[in-house]
Amino acid sequence: MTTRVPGSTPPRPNTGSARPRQADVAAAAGVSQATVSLVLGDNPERLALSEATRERVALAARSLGYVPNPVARRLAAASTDLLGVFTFSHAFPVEVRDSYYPFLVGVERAAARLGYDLLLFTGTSPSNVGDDGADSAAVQKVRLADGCLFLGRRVPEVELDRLLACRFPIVYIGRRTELGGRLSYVGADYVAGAAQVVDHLVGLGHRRLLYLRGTDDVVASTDREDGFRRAVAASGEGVQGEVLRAYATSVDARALRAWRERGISVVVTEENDTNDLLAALLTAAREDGARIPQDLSIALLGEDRSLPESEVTGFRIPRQQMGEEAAALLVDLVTGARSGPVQWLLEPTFLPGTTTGPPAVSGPAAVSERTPSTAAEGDLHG
Amino acid sequence: MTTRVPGSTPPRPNTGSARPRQADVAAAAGVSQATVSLVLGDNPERLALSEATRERVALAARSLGYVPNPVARRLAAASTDLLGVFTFSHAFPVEVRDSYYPFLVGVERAAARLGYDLLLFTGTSPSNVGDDGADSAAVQKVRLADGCLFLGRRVPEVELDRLLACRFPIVYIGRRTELGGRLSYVGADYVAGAAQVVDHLVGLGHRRLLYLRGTDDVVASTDREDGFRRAVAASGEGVQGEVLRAYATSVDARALRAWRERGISVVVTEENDTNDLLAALLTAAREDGARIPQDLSIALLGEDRSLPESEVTGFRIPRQQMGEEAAALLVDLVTGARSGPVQWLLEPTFLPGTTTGPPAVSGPAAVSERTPSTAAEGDLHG
DNA sequence: CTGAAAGCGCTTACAG
DNA sequence: CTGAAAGCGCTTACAG
Repeated sequence: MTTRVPGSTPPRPNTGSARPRQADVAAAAGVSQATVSLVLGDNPERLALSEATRERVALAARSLGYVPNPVARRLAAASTDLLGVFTFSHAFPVEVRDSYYPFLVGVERAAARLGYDLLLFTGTSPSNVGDDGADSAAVQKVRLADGCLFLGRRVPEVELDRLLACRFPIVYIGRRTELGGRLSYVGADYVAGAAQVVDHLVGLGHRRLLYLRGTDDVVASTDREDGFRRAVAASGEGVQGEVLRAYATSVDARALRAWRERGISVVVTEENDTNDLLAALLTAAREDGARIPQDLSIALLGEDRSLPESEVTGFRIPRQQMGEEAAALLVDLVTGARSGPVQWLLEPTFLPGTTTGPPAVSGPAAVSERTPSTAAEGDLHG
Repeated sequence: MTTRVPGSTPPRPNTGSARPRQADVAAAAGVSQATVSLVLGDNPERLALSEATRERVALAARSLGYVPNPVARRLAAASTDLLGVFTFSHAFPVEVRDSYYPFLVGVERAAARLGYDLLLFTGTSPSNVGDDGADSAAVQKVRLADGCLFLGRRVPEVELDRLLACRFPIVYIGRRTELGGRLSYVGADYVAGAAQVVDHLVGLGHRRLLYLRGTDDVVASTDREDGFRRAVAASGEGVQGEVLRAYATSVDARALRAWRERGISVVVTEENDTNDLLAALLTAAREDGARIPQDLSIALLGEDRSLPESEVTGFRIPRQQMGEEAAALLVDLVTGARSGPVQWLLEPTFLPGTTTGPPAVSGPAAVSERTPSTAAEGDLHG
């Protein structure tokens, strides 16, 4: 047994298990290493090489089993062919597994098509949370890639500003207004989506609409509210919209009854990860004995993804397409095909569903005439 | 406007937008580039640096926003803190979205905990399929990472052998027998899982068991069959097991009736992506008027993941745990904490379900006495 | 305790 | 059409 100094490797182990380099191919083919690079790489000057040399090099490469070292290639070429994906939390959550998946599907497809691999940054590790220095390093790590996609609600402005300052390509999935509009993004057009839903409701005859939004001030939530307001305003004078911020726990039969007594014939709520507002609303309707959609219409600014085949009227955010377009846009930014902040909004697809219908013919008085339980019995079996 | 030769970049643009290198930090701190490397890298010699120097360098690095270039680190024979994930197909399939997700959840968690990021290789692009050379390059790309996890049924032996030869750390998720047992893996113990199910059935009183397997010769399928055979053999002389290879389309009421008339009281089948065999079996049972589990018991070597709350007797493959352990093992291989092929099998969790019960008291004759339709009517409402 | 140097395996101007 | 050289941004012995 020989004593070996740890880490002391012979200059070039001739074990045969070592991976052949361009230099080895060059030696075998009797050309220079640079020529090998020219022949094997997909450079435009390839045409400037003699057919004979090319064949000789190709043969030598094949017989030696040469495979380019991607690391060296990337260091030299200053590109990694890697697209970063930063999620601020687990990219693969178990609780709300739907959250990122559709985006990732699109991102992967576009990346594969365009010849990029994906670098998934495994959320901020516990030790980094709250520590600004470490957190900053976490975000800066994205520079390993040629560019980076950001998902999730957090926007670390200082870090992103720094990245933007070095012209590091960034694309957000979801609209972001931070950093003075300098962030590129591919988002959903909630205004258009809300208009689809509101127009559908107004077309059915509804005149008093209630919009129930959560208490979270995220862009997706604010944009939905904004879309609702605009769509109602665009519907003309006869249509009244009301917006209420609510916790799911405060949405119960009593509240619902009060709304209905005030003449509200449809409640629109927002989609979120858990759709707790929708669930609370459906429960409240059941308890209040309101048939859907005969007595009450319910719509969602978004989609109920908790059930495979949900029938709630709403719209589908084109998540996969957003992922694809975001990745494609990022590649354009990386290659220089585009520049500057690019901001796209993709229009959702309207989902007619079965939870909306014409408003009940009876006025508010009719609602209060029946007790909830009686109504429920009658409605279900009548 | 100045004419610029394409690609001609100044030696070192002083725009401040460029990404800082160790050399820049060194200049700012008034030390050599190598000292910066020593201070910033996590090398053991770190202690041999004066506190003053370290602080100066750290300060300069922070103020410049220095982030080490992982590609350069990797080339310089260090590590990238990257774990590769190679899937041979889309990592995020849309059709059978359950397939990789649970593994990825575990992989991400372990990676995050251990301080690694994930490099997802975006499946073989269409142009690479079938082309050996390009395909080989696709697999070789994994060397960008410190090590790589492989998922999926394909095992490109030549490529993996090459990686193994350069001692590149590889861990398969799922048992693999290729390459003469030199592949490390973390798999599911199907033999143990099958024993759980068979023991349960025999304990209920079943003596004639039929195992219906698909026609695909993948390890997971073969291992299940093997597990079934062994468990039956271990049950003693009174228990008979039969194995049948079948397409889902060939499993119908007639076939089922024939089996039952031969005294088979329970049909066990295998889990696969679509669980088509299980579906065919349930349909056949319904058409044959066999109540489950009163007239016929049905069990799965695996789990029915098509429904959120499936009640089929079977076992759950600990997919998330497999992902976690595979990633942790890979890290051990990368750091040298372990070496050589390491092969782990994780025991599944038994799922009692509601599709198995004691065998029907009546013998085969009883089965043929009734016509299917009559039986169905009587069974459902009697 | 710190610096100068070599080298990882490529790509890319630049000469010949 | 091909070669010699520099350089990508690091790490790691090896000197001082």
